[in-house]
Amino acid sequence: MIVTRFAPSPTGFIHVGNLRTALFNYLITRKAGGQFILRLDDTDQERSKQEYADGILEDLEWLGFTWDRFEKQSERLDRYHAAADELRAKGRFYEAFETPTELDLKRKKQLNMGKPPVYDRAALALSEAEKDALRAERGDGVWRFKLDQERIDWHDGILGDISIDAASVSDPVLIRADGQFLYTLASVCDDVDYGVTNIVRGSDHVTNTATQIQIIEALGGTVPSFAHHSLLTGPQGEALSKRLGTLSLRDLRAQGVEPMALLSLMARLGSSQPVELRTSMDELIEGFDLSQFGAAPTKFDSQDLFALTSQINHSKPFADVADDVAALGVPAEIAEPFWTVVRENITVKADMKGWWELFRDGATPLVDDEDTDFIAEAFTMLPEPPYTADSWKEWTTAVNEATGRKGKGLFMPLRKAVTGMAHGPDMSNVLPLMQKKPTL
RNA sequence: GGUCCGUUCGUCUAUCGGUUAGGACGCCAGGUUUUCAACCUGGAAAGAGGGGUUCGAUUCCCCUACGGACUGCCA
Repeated sequence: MIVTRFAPSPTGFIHVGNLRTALFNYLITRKAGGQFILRLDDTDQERSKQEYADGILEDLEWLGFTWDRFEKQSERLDRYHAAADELRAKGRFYEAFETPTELDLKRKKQLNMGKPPVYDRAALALSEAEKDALRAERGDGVWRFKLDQERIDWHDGILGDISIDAASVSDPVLIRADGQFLYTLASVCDDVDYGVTNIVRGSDHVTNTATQIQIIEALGGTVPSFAHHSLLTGPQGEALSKRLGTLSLRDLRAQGVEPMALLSLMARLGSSQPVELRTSMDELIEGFDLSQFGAAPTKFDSQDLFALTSQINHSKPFADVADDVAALGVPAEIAEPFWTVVRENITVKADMKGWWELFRDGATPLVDDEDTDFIAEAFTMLPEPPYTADSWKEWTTAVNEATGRKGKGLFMPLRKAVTGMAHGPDMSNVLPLMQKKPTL
């Protein structure tokens, strides 16, 4: 059985990039009938907030995710202590006392000399007495994992064969000076303990994967299958992080984006399969194939989300929006026809407000100069409301007979005069919804 | 600077050395529609540059350029 996890950090709300990772893991798991774990990576005590944790769960539920197991790293500190002891016992862990400032300086120096900014392992040469002295002087040091300096290879589910030289990477700090466990250790422990078999994540984790493979092996765990998907960029190829503020799932939801629009796009974008609107998570599961995704950065345009959302709304049944329509103040007896007429002309649900205002209050007529007399005459022939499905035809027929105008030259000026717009729903459906007689 | 990945129509991509370089979205035109949308038909639109290997390169190799990621006592 395959076991996967989505492991967001509750230091912010999730955005489209996170969703992509979550969805990939979710879809391969559900397709294979495996176990999907939701894990809060909340080891960073300063930045993790309950508000974000709640928000993440809420967002996932909104999208229709379900999980078979829920875990929080903050509740597993005992386990991380044990793992640290194990690494110490195996000689893979060492204490280092450089301050952040010193490390920074070292890196800059290395860079200036044209050398890679990799930790020089100076602490490895410290005697016990020297360590005691440093500890007395500076307090506890950090604990670094001692990498075996060899090439680390794995077959990546998206990137193919990857090989990274451990010597080009610093020995990772797993425990901070204040004793806080870092993500790298906690994540590896959890993956091993929970039997995670497949990890899909962003390619920003590729280098981490190399070091994590060594830690997993040191802990006696089984190395899972890794797949690293490309990162999303904006429409111009710019880093998405710059625009993250407007791309959190909460914001998108507030803007009216439909869950299935979001899911349909994210499950396909960057793959060789066309982006098509799907109506349920099950359909997405069925057609999902991780191997269809490329390694190149993927451009994401939030406009696509609105195009898909629009498509969903165009055929959305009245029952799904009855409450929203009622909240707008649309009288119950015309609520359903109102929705049926309006839905084809909106992008997001909130757009129906403008249409209701038009029907309720009337529009500012749009009359071209050459049509002024024609419209004035036509409006005198318009009866009082209420209008029926036949009213439009009766009116236009009468106007036609009186003025001789026909076709587009007849209908378009009337549409613009009545609705103030050159486009919109079928006029024979619009007229019955008008609550007042249109005036000039 | 180092490491890893990448570069095919505007966008997402297909092509296991020989193709009129295919599809989807978007775009344009025509049809249909009393508008818009939808729908139908058609169309424009691509191999970053340079070297190799080969009878033949978008495909394999190298170099350059460009893009992304990583290079944290964040995750």
